[in-house]
Amino acid sequence: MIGDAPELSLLAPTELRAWRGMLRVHAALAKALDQQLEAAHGLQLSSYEVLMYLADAEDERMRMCDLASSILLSRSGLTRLVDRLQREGLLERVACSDDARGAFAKLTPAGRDKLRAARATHLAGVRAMFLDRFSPDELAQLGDAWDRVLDATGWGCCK
Amino acid sequence: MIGDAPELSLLAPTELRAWRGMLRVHAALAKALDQQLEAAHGLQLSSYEVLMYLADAEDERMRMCDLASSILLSRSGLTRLVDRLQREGLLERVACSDDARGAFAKLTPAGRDKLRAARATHLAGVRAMFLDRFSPDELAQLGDAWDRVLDATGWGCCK
DNA sequence: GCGAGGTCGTTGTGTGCGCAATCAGAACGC
DNA sequence: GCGTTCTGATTGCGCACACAACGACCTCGC
Repeated sequence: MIGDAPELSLLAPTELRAWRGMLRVHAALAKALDQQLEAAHGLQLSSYEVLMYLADAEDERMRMCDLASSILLSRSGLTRLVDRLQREGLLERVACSDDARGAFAKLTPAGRDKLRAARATHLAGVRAMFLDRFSPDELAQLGDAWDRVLDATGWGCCK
Repeated sequence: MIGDAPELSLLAPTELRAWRGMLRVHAALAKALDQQLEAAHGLQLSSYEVLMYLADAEDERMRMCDLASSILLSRSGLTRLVDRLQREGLLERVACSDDARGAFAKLTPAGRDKLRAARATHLAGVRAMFLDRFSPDELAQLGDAWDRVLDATGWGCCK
């Protein structure tokens, strides 16, 4: 009875299952992956995302505003998140020579090590709980569908 | 460059697209639907969820703890959310005769009217931005896949 | 009865977020 | 050069949440 979903009168059962399923799946995965990462490496999912983008960026550094839009966080939110990670020594702020307003967040060696360990844990979780539940065909189909949805919400490329 | 995703080294492109696609789709839909509801009816998505579950429940009322687990919110979070909705006159607290500890949240006529209007808006949005982007076959397939994922996270029925 | 342990809802506290305002610096017109 | 306007990052503030602790109450064993 707990997980039951209303809206029966206006949504076909198949539609309802597909829609509310996604909401529950997202909530469950976010929580499970976050706890897993926290338990194994004392790292929150949002912090992990920052480190991951930095690690894959040119010279292991990114401008604050690019980082904010990459991880879908407001600029002010990123300021505080980077503050925390800087206090933990996982990244540092570096002034931008081209633009004196700007700042880079740059991975430290400690951050790189932390990420290397965390990434294995995280991706194993994503695989076990999500990717492995789909066939290769389904994954490809899903990728296409997400793009169609993002177009519909006007999130194709920006913001 | 904004929406680019790292993890290239460890995840196949198809996997990456399916995984990060879902994260972005969820974020985009949650934001868009919330803004839509807020603009049209001055109602937040979390408030809408409460009203919706109540409307579809027996006698338009639910126990606080059942409601909390239905909308995936902590008990304390629900206490405050119900506080707000009660102040707005959309629901009322009713004592539970069977169990003196318990309380029901019960829809008021105002809440029922508010929901009737909001539900049309919300479902239209879900349809336009999400459901319409999938074929009937895909929707059915998706529903099955979500169940498999929920099993993998241990959220099959409880919590 | 009645005490131990569990459950329901609320409250205190801390955290993380977005929005709006702010400041410094860049970019542009003239 | 010098104002106007725009942009990047930070800060003040309020909000909504989770967690933990609490009081009230139920339940079960004895």
